[in-house]
Amino acid sequence: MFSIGDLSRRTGVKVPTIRYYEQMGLVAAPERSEGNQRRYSRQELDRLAFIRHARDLGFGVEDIRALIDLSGHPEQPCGHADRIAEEQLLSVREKIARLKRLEAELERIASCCGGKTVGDCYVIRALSDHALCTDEHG
Amino acid sequence: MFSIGDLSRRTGVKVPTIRYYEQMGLVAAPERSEGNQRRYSRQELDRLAFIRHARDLGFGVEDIRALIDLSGHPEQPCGHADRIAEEQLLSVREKIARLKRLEAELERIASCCGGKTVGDCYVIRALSDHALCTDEHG
DNA sequence: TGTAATTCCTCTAGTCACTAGAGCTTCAAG
DNA sequence: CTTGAAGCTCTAGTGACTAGAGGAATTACA
Repeated sequence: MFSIGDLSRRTGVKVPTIRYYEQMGLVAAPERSEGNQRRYSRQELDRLAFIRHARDLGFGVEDIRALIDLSGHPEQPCGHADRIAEEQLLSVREKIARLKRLEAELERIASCCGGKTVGDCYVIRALSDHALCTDEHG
Repeated sequence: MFSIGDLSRRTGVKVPTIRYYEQMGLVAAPERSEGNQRRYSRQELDRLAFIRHARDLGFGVEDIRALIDLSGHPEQPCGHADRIAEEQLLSVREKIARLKRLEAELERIASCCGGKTVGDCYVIRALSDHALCTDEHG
């Protein structure tokens, strides 16, 4: 049996976050000690590690809920799980593409500030005048 | 004079967001019509466009506040504006690096699901077992 | 000038995924 | 048997908005 602190150390999920997951229904409410403290089994540790891992990979809570449901029905076809992972991959790729556009724009803005005062600072001018942008961001 | 809707159409900032910015003190409270509706001048349109542009580039509200303060003092040295932009650039680069690690991991997870059912689905297995990861993410 | 459609107003509350803090109780070690 | 860490519940705050209720003002057209 693990205390909530044990669970936290083993999974890297913070204590208040574990309680929050319980409230959200992502993890089941565990047994309690006589003094009303949470006591977890190995199974619950595994589930929390699963959640942690999926969160690290950027899955949202609803995705995770779906994946957990699926993993509880091992006889079902796994197309749904695949689709969730694929969507997450697409979303990550979109974010990367968008951030790269921003990176290019910021490089341009930040690198060529030749002014000594704010009055002729390129950073401020570039932000004031969208027409200076080479690329459509956002 | 522009109504809040005009301003919204011209800058691409949504109406409730403009009111929110006013509440946050990012834009000044404008004049009002006899019937208590907001009436904006050209200057306020420019400032909102500036904010929109900076938000698109991922600057946080506090950064924008600082940049606006700076742009109101054109005689000051612009090192501070430069620094804000540089920091934003670094933060964007970090996000890109992190997302690329996730992308690699997700590609591996999503691409090689050979199972027909959840029971042997690689997506679920990979999430259950961090040891399957090639890379430390998160 | 009338009226109908659109836009505007304020206010509260919700989003996401936590995080922080107050004030109290229980547990484990020495 | 005491002390200090860890646990408990509850409320509220974060960032940057977004949604909705319920009502008032403005604008377009007949």
